[in-house]
Amino acid sequence: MPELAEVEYYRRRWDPGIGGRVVRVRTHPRARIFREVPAAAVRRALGDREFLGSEAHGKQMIFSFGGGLWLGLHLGMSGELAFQPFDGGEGGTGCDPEKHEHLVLDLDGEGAGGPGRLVFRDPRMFGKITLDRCDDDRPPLWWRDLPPGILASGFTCERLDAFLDRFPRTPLKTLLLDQRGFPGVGNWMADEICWRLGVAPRRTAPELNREQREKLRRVVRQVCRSALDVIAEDWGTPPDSWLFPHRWEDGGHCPRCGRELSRGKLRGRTTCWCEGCQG
DNA sequence: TCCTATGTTGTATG
DNA sequence: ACATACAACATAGG
Repeated sequence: MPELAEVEYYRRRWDPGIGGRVVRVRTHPRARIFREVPAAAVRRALGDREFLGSEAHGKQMIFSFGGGLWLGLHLGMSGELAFQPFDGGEGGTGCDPEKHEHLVLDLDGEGAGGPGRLVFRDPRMFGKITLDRCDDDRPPLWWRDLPPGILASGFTCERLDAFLDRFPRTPLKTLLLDQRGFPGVGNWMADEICWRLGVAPRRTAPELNREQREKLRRVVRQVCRSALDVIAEDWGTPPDSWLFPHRWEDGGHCPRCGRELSRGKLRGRTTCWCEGCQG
């Protein structure tokens, strides 16, 4: 599920736990989620730590637990985060994590949301957990080395041009899905960007003129910003004027020209576009 | 039974 | 070394 805006939405789900201390860590030890760090190491490291805060960058998230300890999370295809307050009846003892709840951190009542648990669930287990111990208070190197965010000042024309020119035979939509160039863009955002640009997803970088390249930079940023506006706070629904609500199944119509939308596979990914607007 | 799914990675080939 | 293309990962739902 999660692209940039959905990742930001889920990151905020854990905010009520900020300031809380981890009183119990539960894991599903054999989950693929823990392929980078064994579940036992995660349990050992996070126990009795204070949850200080978090950041998102594209589809990556990092959670600070003080003393140079950082928990990295990627939601893969089906990951979700939630904060579950302990309500009266159930108490803090709780039951075992449910089938797809791979990491559960029980917190004491010091956080803004009171006592409760931080939950990471991911049925398909394409998600990933990492753990870093740093000597200073800075986040780990892999985090600092992430490519410039699309809304950051480092996302320049020059950078965009260089990236486009590097892959002259790769379809534009496939380029948009490359996290080195467009961190946070996923399948629906890539279709939305091509549609707003007015360029068919199969077109390649050499087919874009100067004007289209500049428009691409504007459109990529616009889609990121408005997706965050609509989704990050409360998972709102994008309006009918976007391609988004029309692209999910056959028979949808272009909200700009009314023509029936085309759907197909591009490099293994479902792709939706308008022959009229993106010929 | 077969198809789909908002993602990434390893591997083979040029 | 780099660019390109695809299978594989694991699960649920239509």
